[in-house]
Amino acid sequence: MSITTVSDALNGKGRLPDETRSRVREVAERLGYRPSAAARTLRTGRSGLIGLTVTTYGEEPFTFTEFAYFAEMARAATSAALSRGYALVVLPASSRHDVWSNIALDGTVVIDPPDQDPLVSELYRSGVPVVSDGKPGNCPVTAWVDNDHEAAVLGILDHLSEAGARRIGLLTGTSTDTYTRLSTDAYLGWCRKVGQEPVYETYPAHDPAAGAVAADRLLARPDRPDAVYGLFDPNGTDLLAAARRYGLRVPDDLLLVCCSESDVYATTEPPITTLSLKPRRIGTTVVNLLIDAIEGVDSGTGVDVGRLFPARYRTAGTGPPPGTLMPTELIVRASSQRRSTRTTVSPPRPPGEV
Amino acid sequence: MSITTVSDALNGKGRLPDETRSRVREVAERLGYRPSAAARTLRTGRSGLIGLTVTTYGEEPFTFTEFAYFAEMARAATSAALSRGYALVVLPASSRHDVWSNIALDGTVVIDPPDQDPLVSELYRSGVPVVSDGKPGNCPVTAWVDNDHEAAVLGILDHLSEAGARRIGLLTGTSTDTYTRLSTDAYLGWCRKVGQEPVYETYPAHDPAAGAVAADRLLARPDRPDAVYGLFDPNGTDLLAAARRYGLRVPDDLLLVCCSESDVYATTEPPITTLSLKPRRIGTTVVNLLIDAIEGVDSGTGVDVGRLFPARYRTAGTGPPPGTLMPTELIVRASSQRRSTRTTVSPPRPPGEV
DNA sequence: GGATCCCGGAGAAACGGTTCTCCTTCACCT
DNA sequence: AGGTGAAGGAGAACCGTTTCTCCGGGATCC
Repeated sequence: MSITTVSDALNGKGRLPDETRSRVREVAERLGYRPSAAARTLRTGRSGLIGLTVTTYGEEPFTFTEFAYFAEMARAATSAALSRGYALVVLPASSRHDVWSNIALDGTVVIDPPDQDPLVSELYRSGVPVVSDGKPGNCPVTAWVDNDHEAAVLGILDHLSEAGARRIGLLTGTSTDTYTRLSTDAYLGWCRKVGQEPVYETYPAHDPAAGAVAADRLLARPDRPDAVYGLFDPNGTDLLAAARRYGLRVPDDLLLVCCSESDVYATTEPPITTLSLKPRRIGTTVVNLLIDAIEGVDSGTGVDVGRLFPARYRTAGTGPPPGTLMPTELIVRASSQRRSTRTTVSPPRPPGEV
Repeated sequence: MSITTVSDALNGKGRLPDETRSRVREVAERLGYRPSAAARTLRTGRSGLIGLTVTTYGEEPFTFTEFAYFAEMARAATSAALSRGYALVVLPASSRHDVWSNIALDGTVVIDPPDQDPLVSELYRSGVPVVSDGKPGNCPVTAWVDNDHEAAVLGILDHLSEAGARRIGLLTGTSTDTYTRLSTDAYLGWCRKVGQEPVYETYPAHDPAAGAVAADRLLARPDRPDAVYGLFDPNGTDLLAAARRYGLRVPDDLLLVCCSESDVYATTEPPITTLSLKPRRIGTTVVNLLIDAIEGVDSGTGVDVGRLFPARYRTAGTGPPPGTLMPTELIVRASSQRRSTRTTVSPPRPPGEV
């Protein structure tokens, strides 16, 4: 009984009669033998490990699971990786470099990389596939996936307009991540288009207390909006609390929408309309794209992903890395509908009015 | 220039003049050399990886980050591991076995292991240190950490009694995890002691919709409680919604407390008193205990942990594994205080009354 | 001046798998 | 009967570190 035979038997390789194979397996089982993952990795060059890098949000050292979006996304990513035989290592970008370099990673998912992230660049240079959640600024990545934030914001603004909003405000962040930037830009562009003066307040999104203050500021303005979209998860409760303080009824005096993955907004008083970024879908897609790249599957054609999630925009070939935009979902609840509105049928949109 | 010299120079070992050391480092840097993690792991037997196993909750395949507790705990654990040079691999207990055995783990954190978990047993047998969050039933573990759930529940019941509750109800789960079991038992024991008939409803905790239904059931009972403690995070909103449906004012007609790590309860109407299990503290402690075990540090004396978090109960030596109980924190808000109560001073407790 | 010691560094053996190559045996065919 | 081919299995190189041992040479010491 040679080492080769055992290895082949356990891995289903080589040309062995089934009898030998099963005998080896039986003995291995009885002995409680477990092959050394390190040795296997050393020889094969595959560790079965995928990094999940969450970049630091603002000043905070480590905001993984700070927002429900990340938590959900990470969960889906873990599941997706697992179902393809990979495990996920959570590695904040702020980690000490020695931790990073001490782990054999087959590839990395990076959430919302800042422009010119040195970490991503180094990984990419050293040949490790990198797929980013969030359209990367200047980093070279193997592929990326993002929501269609512009379409989402425009959809919400239209939705609020249809519900009768005359002046829509925005509660947004001070950070420069892709999400905040794209969303805010879409808002500003919309304002320019329809001729509304922008009404928005910004705050550091990583600071939960600041959100409440900013919500208050927004409703305290002389040009108080009659509808508000909050970009971050806690904004719904923040705005609701602020509205209560100012005696504003929702939705009668103030229409409310916020971006959130939490279902608490289904049971608030009133229930609040939310935009879901579908983090599960994003997480699953990102990981599958990454593993395709690791295993050399050509997903550049977008066949696998494209069938399930039609992309509005996908680049291919050399040059810019292939990106996939995925749709969001607006969950309409009472906070963005005037009482008169029937819930089943949306009123015809006045053509001339915005 | 030999291989040995390079290895020693890079790792700060051996006896080399600083000049050689820095020269090697400089060249390595210029070449973009990164040592192979796999080879190092193979040679040293240390991977720098620790597993974070979350057992499946009820029927759900994978409930990591389902509850804020887990999310927070995982976050703290990741941070703690990182700051000691380890990375965390998220590995649901339901993972395919081949994924498990394909990863070199130095140790594992397991959240709330069920009795006789085969996975934990195998790990423990094969010499991998295992530290559990949640007192383990019958699994052999290196150490464990848990909240003092009994004290927490008793504290809440006392708190509600002091606020004037005459009949306290419980919203609890159907699963058999330690948390649910200990908490429910504490409630039942308390009822027996004070002579109150238990008033509780159970539901599968992993099903968010079921919580609302159970909350409704509890308040629809003929022996409707005038105070309720909900064991799970969403119970606060569930109970609040149910109370609204029945026209019950909180806290006037119904006192409310729930166990939650979410700060949304600070801004609900009214704000709801919550019990925090301090998941960050738990996560940090668990990981540090595990790494101590991995590195052979004797934490059995509890010096490191004990200084920061005095344990009420800790076993040592052989026999049962050393466990640490950690205190919880009750965040008192309007929902558990009668309007008459002044918020700054708690009223003297009537001696005869419970 | 020779034995001793320390300094700086080189050699080589693991670590535990995977995999390419090769060898032996036996059946089969002509 | 000899050549051929396939089946089954054995050998050995290799993956890239760490670490133990050893070695040459210059300084030190008596």
